[in-house]
Amino acid sequence: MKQLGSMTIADIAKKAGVSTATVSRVLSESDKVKPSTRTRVLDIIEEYSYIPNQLAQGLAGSPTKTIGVIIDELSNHFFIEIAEGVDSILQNENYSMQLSSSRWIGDRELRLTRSLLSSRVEGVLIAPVDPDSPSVRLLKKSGIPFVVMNCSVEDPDVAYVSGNNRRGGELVAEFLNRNPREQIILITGFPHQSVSERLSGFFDTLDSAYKPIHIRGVKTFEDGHDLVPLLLTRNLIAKIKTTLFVTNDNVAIGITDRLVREGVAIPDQVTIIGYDDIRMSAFSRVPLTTVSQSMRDIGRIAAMELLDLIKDPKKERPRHNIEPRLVIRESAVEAPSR
Amino acid sequence: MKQLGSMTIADIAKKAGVSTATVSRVLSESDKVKPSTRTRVLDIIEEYSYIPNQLAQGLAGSPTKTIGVIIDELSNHFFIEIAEGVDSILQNENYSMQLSSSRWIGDRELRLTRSLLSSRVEGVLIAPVDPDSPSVRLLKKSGIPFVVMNCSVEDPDVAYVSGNNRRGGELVAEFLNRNPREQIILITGFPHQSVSERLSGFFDTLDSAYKPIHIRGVKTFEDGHDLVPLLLTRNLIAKIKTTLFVTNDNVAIGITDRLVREGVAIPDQVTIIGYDDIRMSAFSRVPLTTVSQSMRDIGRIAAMELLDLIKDPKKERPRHNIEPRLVIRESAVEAPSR
DNA sequence: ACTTTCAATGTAAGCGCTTACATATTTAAT
DNA sequence: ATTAAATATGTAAGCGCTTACATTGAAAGT
Repeated sequence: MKQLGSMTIADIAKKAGVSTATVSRVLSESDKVKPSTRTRVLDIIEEYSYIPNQLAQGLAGSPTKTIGVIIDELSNHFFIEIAEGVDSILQNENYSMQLSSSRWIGDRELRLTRSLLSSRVEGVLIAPVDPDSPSVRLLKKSGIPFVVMNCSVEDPDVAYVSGNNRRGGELVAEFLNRNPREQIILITGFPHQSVSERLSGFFDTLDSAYKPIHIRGVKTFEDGHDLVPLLLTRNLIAKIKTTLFVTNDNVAIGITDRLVREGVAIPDQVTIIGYDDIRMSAFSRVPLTTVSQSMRDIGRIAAMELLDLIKDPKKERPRHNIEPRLVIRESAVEAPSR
Repeated sequence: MKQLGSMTIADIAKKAGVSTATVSRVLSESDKVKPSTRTRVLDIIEEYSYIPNQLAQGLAGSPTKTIGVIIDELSNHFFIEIAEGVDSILQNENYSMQLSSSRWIGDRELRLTRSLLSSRVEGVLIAPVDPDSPSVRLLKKSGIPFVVMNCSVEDPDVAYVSGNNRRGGELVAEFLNRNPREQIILITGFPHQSVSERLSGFFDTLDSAYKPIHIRGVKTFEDGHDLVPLLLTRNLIAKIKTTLFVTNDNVAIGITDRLVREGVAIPDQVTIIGYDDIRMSAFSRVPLTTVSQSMRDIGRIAAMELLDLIKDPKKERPRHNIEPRLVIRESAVEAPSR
């Protein structure tokens, strides 16, 4: 007996006493074949556990029923929640998803994009390192349906689904204007578009009396953790009622945790406002006040739009800005703390 | 100009004034072609941003450089951490990973497995719903290199990388023997092999005086949350110094969070011991005492072994049991609580 | 100068499928 | 019964690559 996986449609055809075309037809389920022969073929397929070769199918022209998804990090709940949203939609439509992570590296992103293109996915969902990255240009050039996630793109020809980051920044500023503190420290990580937008909304709204300190390059949970001793030794937060606006919940959680360990009182001494509202944020050491944008929704909407685009490529490119809201939890509360 | 993506090796060959074979040779980089023609071809490829069709390449026999990964849940940090480990290894070897989630559904798992097989991945990594699931049997039958994750399989012909779950259960029991409590409640979710093993190690070691209550089917974070009021109203934990052994950190975190909200004192009134040590566990409302097994390591080792298996399919099937250790944090501390 | 080698390239046969078109078989219409 | 129409199936031409084998041309050996 032939090794499973090396069996071809021709083998099945022979055993069933029909042509390959007929087998192909029962496989595709669409074309009509006499019920009796269909079951005969099906039986043979079952008997030998034959599995058609997707590569050959794809090459020969049948749709791959696969879409590619590129996110920036696997280890970041932010992106995982997006992927979950995508997955939940694709599953219903019987599409499968090819998920990979760029690790915030443009080159890697481009490689992944190429690879997706060359494996003939029907569409791609990408959370690009930069809205103007080569990957996005390549995708556009390629003519394949695609939707950008977590970025807004100028070009009206590209579809995107993003949180309204400007608005998110404004929300935080409004909160701070309402609940004044003596000092504000901004903590950001990757210099991503979404972050700049958050900041610009923030600064445009914030009382001009504030002169926030800005610390950059704090990217991971651990970075946040490690930052705290620095803040403490430099006396940045010890003496003054400070608010930390951290543009990434992962980092915010890391910082919060360490602050608690170091005995800093939250929210009395220091208040913390994060961004994203990842699932974990509600359950961290001190439940996090943060700007909430449903990542699952971003993923879901992006997937739905992509599927539409695949069905009708001439369709207008949808552009979504999901409205964020500020979720007040314990790390920064509404009553002015003095 | 032809649409990007529809350009073929023949087009390139024509423009470069060579045969398709030569183009193919410069693409594969292995075979020798005169430097001058190589650069000429490369230039044309560059100029037209030609991307070879992976389907065709695969069909024609070149390795796909792709491995399939099936996990049970996307929304569970446990599995994501495994995937991260896998990804970190594959990246170096220039393999790409096709990640998908079975959602604990055997049928879906089987479908995914079939799909991987039919797309000619070079190997697969699977965290099966059940060590004896049809998927595993199919994989074995197919002859494709694969390694099972998070399960130990009897069959010496299948490779696996799993935590030593028995030992993990023992660790918890030993802790409880050392730090006696008045009552133990066991909380489990999916009836997965790993859980049974944890329990059997646990029961075999636990002082026989204990008569634990066992609550099943608590699967998610939210389930954990919702369970608390029940425990409270039934007076299961209000009056007695209780320990909750929760075989899944997600659930443990959900429970902990809710207990804190309900004003239950942890670890004085109730202590909680989880399992897995997902990243979040150290930073939850009450940092979780839990059995730690490095999921990243499981992923890494599994990926390395798979790569080896791909290189040498006759190789003996490795079988790893990662040793767990108990990490004491605040939700259950070593000093007997009375 | 002539054969032998070897490097560089071309030719063409697949890889396993789908599908337009041709052919055979059945059913309906007259 | 005879022909037209409809249905079921077969034939074979690709899909875009890789690669064994054939061919060419030049360097090397005598």
